[in-house]
Amino acid sequence: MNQDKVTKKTTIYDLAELAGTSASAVSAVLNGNWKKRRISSQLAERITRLAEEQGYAVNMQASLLRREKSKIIGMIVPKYDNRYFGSIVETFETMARERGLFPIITCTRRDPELEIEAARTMLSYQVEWLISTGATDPDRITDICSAAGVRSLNLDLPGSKAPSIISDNFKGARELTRRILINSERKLGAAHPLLFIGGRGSDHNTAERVRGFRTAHADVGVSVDESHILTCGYAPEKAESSLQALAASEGRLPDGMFVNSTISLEGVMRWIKRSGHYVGRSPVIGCFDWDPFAALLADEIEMVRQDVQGMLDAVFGIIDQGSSSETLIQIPPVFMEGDAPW
Amino acid sequence: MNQDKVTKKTTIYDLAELAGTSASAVSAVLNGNWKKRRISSQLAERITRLAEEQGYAVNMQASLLRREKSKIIGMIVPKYDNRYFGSIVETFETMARERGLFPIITCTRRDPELEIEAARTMLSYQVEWLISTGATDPDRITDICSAAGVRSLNLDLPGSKAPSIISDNFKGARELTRRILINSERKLGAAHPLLFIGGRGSDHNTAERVRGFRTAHADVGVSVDESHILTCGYAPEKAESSLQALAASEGRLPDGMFVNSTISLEGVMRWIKRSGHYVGRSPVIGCFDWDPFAALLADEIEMVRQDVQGMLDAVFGIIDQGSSSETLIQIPPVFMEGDAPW
DNA sequence: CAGCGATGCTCAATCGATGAAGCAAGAATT
DNA sequence: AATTCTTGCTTCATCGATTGAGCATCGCTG
Repeated sequence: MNQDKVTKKTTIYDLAELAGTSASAVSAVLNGNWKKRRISSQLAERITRLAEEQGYAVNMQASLLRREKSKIIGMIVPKYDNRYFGSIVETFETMARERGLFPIITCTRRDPELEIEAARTMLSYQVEWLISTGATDPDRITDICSAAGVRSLNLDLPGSKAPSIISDNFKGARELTRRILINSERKLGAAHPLLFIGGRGSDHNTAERVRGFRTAHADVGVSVDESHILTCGYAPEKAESSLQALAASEGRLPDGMFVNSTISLEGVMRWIKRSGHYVGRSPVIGCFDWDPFAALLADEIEMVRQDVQGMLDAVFGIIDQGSSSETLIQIPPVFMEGDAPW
Repeated sequence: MNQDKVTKKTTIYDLAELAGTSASAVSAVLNGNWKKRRISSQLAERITRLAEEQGYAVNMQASLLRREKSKIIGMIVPKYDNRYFGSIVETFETMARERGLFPIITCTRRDPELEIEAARTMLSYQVEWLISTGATDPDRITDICSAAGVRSLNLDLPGSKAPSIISDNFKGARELTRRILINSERKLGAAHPLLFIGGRGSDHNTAERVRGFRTAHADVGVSVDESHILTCGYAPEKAESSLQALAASEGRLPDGMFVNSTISLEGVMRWIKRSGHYVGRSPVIGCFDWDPFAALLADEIEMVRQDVQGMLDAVFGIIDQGSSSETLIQIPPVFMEGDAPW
């Protein structure tokens, strides 16, 4: 191993010289199609050994420039601060690697500008596919991609210009609401209308969940209080201040809540603890998303777990076959009983 | 925008032809040193406009092949399933981008083989730096990197062959243990020896935390029970089965615990709930790591938060100045009072 | 008006890997 | 012995962007 002050990287030309052969032969051996190129196994072995001794690693930049396919697959993701996105990223990486693809992930912190910039950068790196996860403006990204001949998919939040894989938010929210109402009835004797908190009113998922929320109320003949639908955004502080404001103006808050994400739940739980509003009568809570600790927080907490594996199976199903006829694939979420199996 | 069936990517040669100029001029304009190369601002503007119209994006593979520096910086990380690593990754990405670097992150799922493979892949992509976060064998990665003339750093877990930035585990654990003992004394009247659970006995951080744990006990004249140091690994199930086994053999477990990570805490909380072991006498808990929901789980739960920003400041401090004289930088962790400020 | 510098561009080599085309030497066939 | 086939390599153009070197053209000076 050459440990000079400035170790220049070993190239196939260096190896060729050491082996007394041509760069072309070295290339053929190292990328595995030396049989096809009729290189003798002796030479192949010699080159392989040399490459190992020298700690050779192909220069992907050079290799990709020459090849037709980059095998790079990009994903943009809003945050890493919850289990849902964490497991999306981890599963995505694993499944990509299983297919011999190289995953590149970028976190855009829910910043629309960063999303676009990240998409452009990914294109520069010649990604073959770009998965926009929870993007604020997925169609804009799709436009940029298709102008460059790159295919794209939307995950978690749908767009209209590329196939979208999302949770079945309506059914999930309807069932979750049904369960909260049952818990509420069991605890308080009667089913009272719930509070909805979290998410952006403008995004598709939140809208669908609100629709499911309304439908479930209608199913049991309970009417929803419009002032109790607080789509205040995703940040914990927003949920917190939103509850604070409502309590200030209305006095007493409902005894049951539909919380639209674990991130919002964080703010909700913090406010409950700090304000002392619910002392002696802890509210019945349901959350559209799952977190292992949140699941342990209260006995009555219901959590829907989005089926990350199912969603990514759908994503790679499309990628594997190169295209999709469907535009919107909705994956049913999973209900957890008590604390979840890992 | 050309929307052909198979949109070939626009290159500088295409732009040159459209602008009636040379590829060289286009390149100079688009990478910003057209002034240096004495291109007229009229031509510059014309080319810029064309590039935008055509949705041109540089081919990074070609660009990087020619340039001397790749500006790519790699990080390998064990998991995305907790706030600590999530915030490391998010902060890393942000700080890298602020410096005009392109971050590539790979999750190795605590698999030593994958770590090595990932490191090699990163080298192929010509990373300039590789940050090994929580790696099982950081020195092996450093060897691979330095053979290729690539600088590396260790984060979270130290190595001996590259600068390492870690939490001050000893001091953190000593202070955490001190606090748990005080809480325990306040609750039970006297300070009893605590249980230590989670982490790998072989890793530096766990060893240092155990040392801090012992020292804090010694500080108040309480002796540690050796059979109560359960370094059973990081997975939640391991903590769970480890407690199960200990309870089976000893009957009654200690009333206070030092839990070595939020991941282990997950198993601990699950076991407590499932087994019913602590019914009516909930244990005093401290956790070396922070999670917003875990912080709300019990009143007596103490959490140390590792100073992610501080650690990454140190990392980029070294990167910015190109090297480091120090081999081990220890960043003091932060103690949270009650539920944390976000 | 020769001479010089400044201005605004183009040419062509280069980065490292790849693979089509080709070449030389031996083996097999007629 | 002449021809064809096979084996085992090498040569060279290529991918797209970058950049040192060079070449006109123009304005200005003495």
